[in-house]
Amino acid sequence: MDAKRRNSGPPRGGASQAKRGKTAGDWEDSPSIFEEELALFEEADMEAEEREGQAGHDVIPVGELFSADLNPRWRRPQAAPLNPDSDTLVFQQIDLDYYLGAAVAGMPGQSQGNVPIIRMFGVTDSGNSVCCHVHGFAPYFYIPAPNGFTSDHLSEFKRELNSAVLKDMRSNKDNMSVTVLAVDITRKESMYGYHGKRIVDFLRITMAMPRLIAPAKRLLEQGFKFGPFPIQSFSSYEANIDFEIRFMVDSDVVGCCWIELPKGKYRVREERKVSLCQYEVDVGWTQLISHPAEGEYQRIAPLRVLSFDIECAGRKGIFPEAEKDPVIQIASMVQRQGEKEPFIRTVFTLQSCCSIVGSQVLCFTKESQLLQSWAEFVRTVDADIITGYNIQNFDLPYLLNRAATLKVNLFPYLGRVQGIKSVLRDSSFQSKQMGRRENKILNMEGRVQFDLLQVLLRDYKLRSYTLNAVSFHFLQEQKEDVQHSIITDLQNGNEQTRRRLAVYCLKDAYLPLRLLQKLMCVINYMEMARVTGVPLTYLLSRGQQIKVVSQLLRQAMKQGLVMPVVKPEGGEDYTGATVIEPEKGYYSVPIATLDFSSLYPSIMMAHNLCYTTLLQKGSAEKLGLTPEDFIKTPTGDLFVKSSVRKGLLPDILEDLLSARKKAKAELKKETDPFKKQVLDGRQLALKISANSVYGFTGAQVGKLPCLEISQSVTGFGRQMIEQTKQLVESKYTIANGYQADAKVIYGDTDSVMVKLGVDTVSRAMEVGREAAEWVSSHFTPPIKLEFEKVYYPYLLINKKRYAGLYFSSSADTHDKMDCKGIETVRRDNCTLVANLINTCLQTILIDRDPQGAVAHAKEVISDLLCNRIDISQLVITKELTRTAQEYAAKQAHVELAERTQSMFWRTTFPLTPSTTWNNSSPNHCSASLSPSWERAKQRVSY
DNA sequence: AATTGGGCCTAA
DNA sequence: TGAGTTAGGCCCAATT
Repeated sequence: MDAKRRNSGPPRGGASQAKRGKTAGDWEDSPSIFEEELALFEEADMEAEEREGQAGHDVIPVGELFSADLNPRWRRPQAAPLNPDSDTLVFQQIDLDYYLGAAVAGMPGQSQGNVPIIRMFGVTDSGNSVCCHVHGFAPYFYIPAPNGFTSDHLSEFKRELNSAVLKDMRSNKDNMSVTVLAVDITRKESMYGYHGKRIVDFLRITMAMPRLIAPAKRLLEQGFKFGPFPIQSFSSYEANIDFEIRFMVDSDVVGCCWIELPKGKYRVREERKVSLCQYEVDVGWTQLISHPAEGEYQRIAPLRVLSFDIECAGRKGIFPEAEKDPVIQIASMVQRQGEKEPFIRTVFTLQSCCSIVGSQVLCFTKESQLLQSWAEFVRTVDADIITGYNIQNFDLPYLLNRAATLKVNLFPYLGRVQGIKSVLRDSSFQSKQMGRRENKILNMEGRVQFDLLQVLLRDYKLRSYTLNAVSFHFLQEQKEDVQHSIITDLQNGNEQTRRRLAVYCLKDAYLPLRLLQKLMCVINYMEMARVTGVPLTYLLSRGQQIKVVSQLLRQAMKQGLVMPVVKPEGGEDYTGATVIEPEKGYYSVPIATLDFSSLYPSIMMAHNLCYTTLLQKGSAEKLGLTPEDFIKTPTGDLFVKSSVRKGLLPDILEDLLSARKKAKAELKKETDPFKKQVLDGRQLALKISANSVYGFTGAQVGKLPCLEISQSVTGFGRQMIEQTKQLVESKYTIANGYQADAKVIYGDTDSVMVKLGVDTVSRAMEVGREAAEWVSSHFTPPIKLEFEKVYYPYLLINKKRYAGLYFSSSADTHDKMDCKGIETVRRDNCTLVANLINTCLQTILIDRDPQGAVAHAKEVISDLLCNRIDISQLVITKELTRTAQEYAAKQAHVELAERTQSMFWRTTFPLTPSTTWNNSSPNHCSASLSPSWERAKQRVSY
C-alpha cells in the first residue's frame, strides 16, 4: 500500500523544492537548471489559469484509478457545433491515407462491397481535430489502345479483363464480382520521348481497389486477348503510383494544405463515428476545395505535438528487454505548434514519486495500469504529431511489446481510428544515399510519427547522434546527468530517488521539443510537403524519388501527358562531373571562387532537357525535323528546342526556382519571425527539390530513369567548367593589360578557383565579380556564373581537399575558416585527429606560421607516445546508434595510434611550405610505441 | 614493395 | 516493394 499513500512532497515553492531534490543522493553534483526552467513554467501556468479560471493541475494523484479528466488541459478545446448546411469546414490536413470500407449512402462511387475511401486528418484554426472521409475516388491506370480499337470494344475488353483478374486471384475473401470498374478511351500522349505531339487513344482502366492495379497490369503485360483482337502485350502507364499520390494529384491536394468543405457539400457523422476526432465528416472527392499554400493559406494550424520518453529498469549490464524488464516511467510534454513552451508536462511513474514543480506526477502501483493510462492519455490529448528520440525503434516498440507481455489489451490503440490496433512491423529500407536501414514500423492512423533521431539522421551529418551530443551541438545544453547503470537503483530507492529519475525522464521528453523548434523541423517538413505535394509522412518514410514523381505527374496532367511504367534494368554508369587537376600548394595571395548557381537545374532549363523533348533514335528523321528544331548535347543525345515543345522538367524547375526567388523576396520584407521561419523553410525546400530532379533522371533503379538526360546534363557541365577556365585565363592576362596572367588552380563540377594575380581581397572581389559577369554572357540563360567568395590564404591539398579563410561579406575580415574534405570535417577519424588538424590549419592560415603548426603536431604526437593523453577521453568515432557505441569504444585505441601517425606523415606536412619535419622514416612512430600502448593494442585486438 | 579492390565518407 | 547522381581521397588488407 506504500504507493497508495498520498505523496508528501514539499509544497510548491520554486527554488526550495529544487534544492530539496538535490540532497537525496550522492549522484547529485550540480544544481539542475532544468528544474528551475520547469518551475518557471509553473509560474506562467498560474497566471494563465487565473485568466482561464481553471483549477490548478499540479495535483499528484497516487493510485490505481485514472481519469481522462484529471487535467482539463489534456482535452482539445471544445468543438463548436457544426451544421453542414450553414457552416463551411476549413482545416489543415496533416495526414492522409486510405482504407477499404463499406460505401456510405449518398456518397459518390461504387455502392457494392468494399470501396477505397480516402481519409484525411487535420486541425482547424480553433484547434479542433478533423477526420474527413473522401468518397468516390477510384484507382486507375492507362494502356495504349490497340490499333483499330473503338468504343464498341470497351465492354468486351472490360469483361475479359475483369474475368482474367478474378481468375488470377488466389482467394477472393471480399467476394468481389467486379474488379474492373470502368474502361474509357481517352486522348493522351506518352511523356517519354518527343514524337511530334502524337496524341493517341489510351484506355483508362479504373479498378475497384488499389491492390488490383498490379495484377491487372501484369496480366495485360503478359499477353492479353479479347474480342477479335489477337493476343498482345500491353505496356502500362501510371500503374505504379501510390493511391494517396494519385488522389492528391488528381484533386490538386498537396501535403499539409488547407482543405475547405463548402456548406451543403458534406455530411457530419454523429452516431456512426469511427474516429476519436472532434469532427468527423463525409464528402465526395470532387466537392472538396484544396487551397494552394499562398497568402493566408500559408499559415499552420495549432497542431498538438506530443514528445515522450520512457525509462525501463534493466538488469545490470543488459540492454532492457520488453519481455523481462518493466517500464517504470513515461514522461510526456505537449506543445502547440507555434507556441514557445509545452502546456502539458507530465510524468507517469511506477511507485511513488515526490512532486516536481512545473509538472504533473502521476504515480501507479501496477505497471499494467501505468501503461494503459498512458495510452488513454495519448488518446485524450489527441496529438497530431508524436515525437521523441528514437521512439520509432525503441520507445514505441518497447511499450508495445511490454504491453503485450503484460496483456494490457487496451494499450495498442494509439491511432485516431477506433478499433484499429497499432501493430509492430519490421521493414528494411535501402538506398545508396542512406545505406541499408532496418526500421520498426508502427501504425498510428491520423498521427504523424516524427522521430527526431530519424530527422537528424536524414538531414544532418553529425559526429554523434546521441541525444546528449545532439542537444549540446544545437542547444549548448545537455541531458540531466543520470548514468544508465543507476536507473534501476534509483527506481528501487525511495520517492526522492524516483523523483530524480523523473526529472531526467522529463528532460528527455523536453529536449526533442526544443530541438524540433530550434531546427524548425515541423515547419521545414511541412513546406517540403507543400512544395512537392506528398503527404508529410512520406518525407520520413520514403526516399527522394516520390517527391519528383509527385511534381512530374502534376505537371504532366496539365498537358495531357502520361508516365510510362519502366522495368528497372541496371546498366552502365555514366560519366559525371569534371574535377580540374589541382595545382596543389599553399597560396598566400587571394584566390577568387566563381560558381555556377544551381548548375544542373539551369542546364536542364537552358537546353530544354526533358523526357518530353528527347528525340530517340531515328525520331528526328521520322518526324522530318530540321537542325533548327533540336540540339545535340555533348554526349550526342538529341532534344527538341522549347520552340518546338517546352519540357516538363524545365517547367517544374522554373516553377521551383521562381517560387524560391519569391520566397526569398518575401523573406526579406517579412518582419514576423514566425512567418519568416515558414518562408525560409520554403525556400530551402524549393532549392533541395530543384537539385533532386537531376538525380531522379539518373536513378537507374528508379521510377523513370533517363540517362540521356542525366548524361547530357553532366556533359554540358563538363564543357562549361572547361570553357570557364579557358575564358578566364584568356581574358585576364598581362597581354590584355592586367597585372598578371590569371590561372585557374582548381575547380570541381560547378566552380573554379582563380589566382587573379591581385594582392588584396577587395581587388579579388572586384575582378571576380566582373569576370563572373563576363563569363556568364557566354552561356544561355538562366545559366549564370557568380562570384561567391575569396579564399585568402588558401591551402590546396588535393582534389576535394582544401582549406582557406573565407571572405564574402567583407573584404576586411574573414567570415570563417572553410575546410573541405579534410580530417576536420570527416567523421571517420577520432576527435584528437580532427582537433589536431584543425589547430594546425588555424596556425597555418590565421597565424601564417607553418613551423608553429609542425611544432604543435610534434607536441601532440609526443604527448600521445608518452601516455600524457587520457585515451579514454578521446573515444569518438562513429556513434550512429546506441548499439554501435561499444564497438566504437573498443576500436578507438587502435585507430588513435595508427591513424594519427600515418595521416600526419602523409597528408599534411608534405604540403606545408618550408617544413623541416623529418619525413624519411614514416615508421618511426609505430616503432617507438611504448610498451603500454602495445599492451593496450593487445587488449583490444580480437 | 608496389598494386588493386573494398569500405567509408565527403564534394559538388 | 522501393531505393537521387558521379568523382575521388585515404585507409586497410589481400595479392602479386
